[in-house]
Amino acid sequence: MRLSEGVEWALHCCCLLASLPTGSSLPAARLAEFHGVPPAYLAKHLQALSRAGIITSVSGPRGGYQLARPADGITVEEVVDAVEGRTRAFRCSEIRQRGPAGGPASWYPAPCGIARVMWEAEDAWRRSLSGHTVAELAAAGVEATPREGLERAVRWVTEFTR
Amino acid sequence: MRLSEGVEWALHCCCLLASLPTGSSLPAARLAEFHGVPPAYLAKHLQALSRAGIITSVSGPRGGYQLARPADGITVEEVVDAVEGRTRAFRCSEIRQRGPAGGPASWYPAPCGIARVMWEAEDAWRRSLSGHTVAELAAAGVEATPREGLERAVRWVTEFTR
DNA sequence: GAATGGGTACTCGGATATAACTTGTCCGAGTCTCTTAGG
DNA sequence: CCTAAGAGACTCGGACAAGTTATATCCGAGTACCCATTC
Repeated sequence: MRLSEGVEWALHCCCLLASLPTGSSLPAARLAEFHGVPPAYLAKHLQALSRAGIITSVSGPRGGYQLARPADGITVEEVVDAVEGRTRAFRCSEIRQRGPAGGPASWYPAPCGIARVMWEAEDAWRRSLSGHTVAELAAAGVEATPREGLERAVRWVTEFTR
Repeated sequence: MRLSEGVEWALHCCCLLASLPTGSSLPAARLAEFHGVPPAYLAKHLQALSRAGIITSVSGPRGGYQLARPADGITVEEVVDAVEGRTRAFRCSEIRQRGPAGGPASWYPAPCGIARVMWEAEDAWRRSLSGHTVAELAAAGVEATPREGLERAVRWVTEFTR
């Protein structure tokens, strides 16, 4: 099991956008530069966030991305789902119906016990993620950064904020 | 995020092995036939289970696989880890150190807040998995199968059990 | 009749190809801004 | 001086390749069994 690298990028981008003054935006190219990641590929993930209604895009000069809602209303689960898709990690292929001892689907009205246990664990994972918001992450990030880094970040961001 | 198909196969195989009389074994080819999956590829996953100490192998004629321990001592987490590897799903690439506002690693003694939240969710996932055993899954599987299927399974298994 | 040695067949184990997906890149459609010409 | 139209440049959005991992397969090493031969 493994999560896409885009999840990390998307969360960091959301944190940065959450730190911007309300109403201002930042182009995808600047977001990529700030985080040191490939601009074209990051754009792909930002589009996914846009489709999911987490960020909104502004076209043309002085355009860019901004959070679609207050950061304390955006959960980590939403961001992960937007990038990774909402498909389950464990997919039951109904093995029990196959093989010499298997039977028709009508024999098994309830879902497979193995799938139930795996999905229950995924629900626990989702519950944990939904308990944290982007606002919380952004605050923790500021807290964990030395003064000099924060000052550099603020200078850089104010230079390019629209 | 997505789990390997081998996880499902491995869990089903463990359930079947748990239903065998203690001390008896079943070859990989029979396990594959029973579940209707490619024999050669299933063998790969069974080797992983063997390396992890979940099942033991017996070579030669009348050989095969059997559970290495009582089924109620084997957790689902163990099986998943054996097949998928114990690497974390979320990998932090220390984005915060990169870009124009980043700094040296010495600036960040504590792990990134984003990684902390993601890993906390994974821990919840693991805790949920470790709360269930192979014995429990096997019992649930028997419970959910109609009498006719069980009888066919017993006939088939007794024919090939060593 | 019992024991032993060799052959045989069956098992697992690791090295080797193919397919799907993630990662990475590019170019086109749309839109806002700035400039310039006219009133 | 003010207004308006046009050109330009910058933005996002979706379509198009390359690398990496998961999937699938094969063949070789080892082992227990069976059988024939000998005592």
